[in-house]
Amino acid sequence: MAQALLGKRLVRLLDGQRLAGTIVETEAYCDAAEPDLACHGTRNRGRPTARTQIMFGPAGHAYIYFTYGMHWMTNIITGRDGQANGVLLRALEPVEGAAVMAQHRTDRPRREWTNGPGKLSQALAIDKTLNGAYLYRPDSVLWVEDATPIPPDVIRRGPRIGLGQTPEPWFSIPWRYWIEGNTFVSR
DNA sequence: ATGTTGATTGGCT
DNA sequence: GCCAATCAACATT
Repeated sequence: MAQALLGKRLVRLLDGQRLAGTIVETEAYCDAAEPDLACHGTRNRGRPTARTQIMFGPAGHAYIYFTYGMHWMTNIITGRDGQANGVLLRALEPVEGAAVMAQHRTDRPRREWTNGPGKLSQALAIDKTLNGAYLYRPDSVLWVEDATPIPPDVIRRGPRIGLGQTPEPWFSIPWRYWIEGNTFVSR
């Protein structure tokens, strides 16, 4: 799913206006086979907590969490109900709603509006009020749309970012996906 | 109850 | 490249 989401469009409806961007970088968390020690769902001995219960729920919901005292992270839950699987959205290429994104990202150049997980959440005004939201409700304010498919040969993969002292093999497993050459990829 | 850390960012050297 | 910001979640006592 992390790979399949590349090239699709994330749409945020805010005050009746569409803010949207092409998904150009993602990361996968957790695996049905064995626990992923970098995944929030494996904390608390693999049992759900107040924060992670959304991860354990059915696919198609948003998992939005707060970190470093200031940043919101946007994830899409995947996999079967009961499994803590999700995809972190790490970067978008802005497509619709430029003026509002620029406003949310105060005086920063376009290139820095959405080239990171905290940045894209801020640009699209995604915070805890969207945690648990089901993306495919008719009245949803956040969803994914199909867009022009990207050619498979531009997809690159590598280790996930910011895992700290997560042990191997999880530290190096190549579950980060991005579109080669896209200027909005975070690094 | 207390201590540590973090799926990051932005400013400074 | 280094590090402070800033606080909720989680682990430990």
